[in-house]
Amino acid sequence: MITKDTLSLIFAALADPTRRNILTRLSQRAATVGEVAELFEISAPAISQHLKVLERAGLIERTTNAQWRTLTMRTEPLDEVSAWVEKHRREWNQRFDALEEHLKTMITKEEQ
Amino acid sequence: MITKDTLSLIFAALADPTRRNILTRLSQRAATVGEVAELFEISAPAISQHLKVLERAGLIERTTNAQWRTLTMRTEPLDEVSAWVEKHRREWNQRFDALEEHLKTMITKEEQ
DNA sequence: CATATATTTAACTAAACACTTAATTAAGGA
DNA sequence: TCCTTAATTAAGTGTTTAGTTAAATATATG
Repeated sequence: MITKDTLSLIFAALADPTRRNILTRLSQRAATVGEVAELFEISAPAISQHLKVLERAGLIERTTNAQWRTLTMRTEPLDEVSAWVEKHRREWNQRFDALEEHLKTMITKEEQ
Repeated sequence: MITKDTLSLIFAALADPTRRNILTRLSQRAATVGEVAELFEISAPAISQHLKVLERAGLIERTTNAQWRTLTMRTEPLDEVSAWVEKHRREWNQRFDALEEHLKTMITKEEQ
C-alpha cells in the first residue's frame, strides 16, 4: 500500500460527514465504540472502519478496557490543519499588502 | 450525482497533495492553467480535473481571457475549515476547563 | 464451562477517484 | 483559411473508499 502524507490522511479523514460527527461527539468527552455507534444507523463494522481512518490520521486514540475500547480525541492533527490553512490565507492576503505598498509608493512619488 | 455538503467538498479537495500544491502556487498570485500545469508532471486533463474539484469546493475561481483561464484563489472555504477546526478544538479544551473548575470547587470545599 | 456482550477481521460489492489517451472547442496570428 | 496554442470533454482503466454480512476474538458473568 502506498503510504500517504500526514496532511492528506488528516484532510481525507475529515472529508467524511460520519467521521466528522464522530469527532463532534468525542470533542465533548471520551466514549466507547458502542456509545459512538448509537448515534449512527450504519453497521458496527462500518463504524470500526471509520475509527481506523481517524486513528491513522492521529485524530483519535483507542485504549482497551476489558471488552470496551475507549476513544479519545487528539487535537494535534487539527493544529496541522490550522497551520496549513493559516499559512495559505496569510500568503494570499500579502497580495493586498503588496498592492497597498505599491499604491503608497506611487502616492509618495506623485507628491514629489 | 449525490450532492455532498460543502465542508466535505472542501476537505476532500484539500486531501490531495497535487491540489494542495496548486493552491500553494495560487496563494502567491493568480495564474493561468498552463502556468500552474508547468509545476506538475501529470497530463493537462488531469490538471483540469483537479481544478474542477477545487472550483466545486469554492477554493478557486476561473475567469476566461481569450483562450486562457485565469485561476484565482478564494479564501472563504478556508474560513469554513478554520471555523470547524477551532470549534472542535475549543470544545475539547473545555473538558480541561471543566476539570479545572471541578478541582477549584474541591479545594474550596476542603478549605471550609 | 457456556453464554452474552463489545468489537474487529475477512470477504465482497458498488461507487468514487486519479489518472491516461484521443477528440473537441475556442481563440489568435500567418 | 489554415495552423498553433490553451484548455476542456469523452471514454476507458486501475485503485481506493464506504458500505454490507458472516465469522472471529476477547472479556465478563451465570
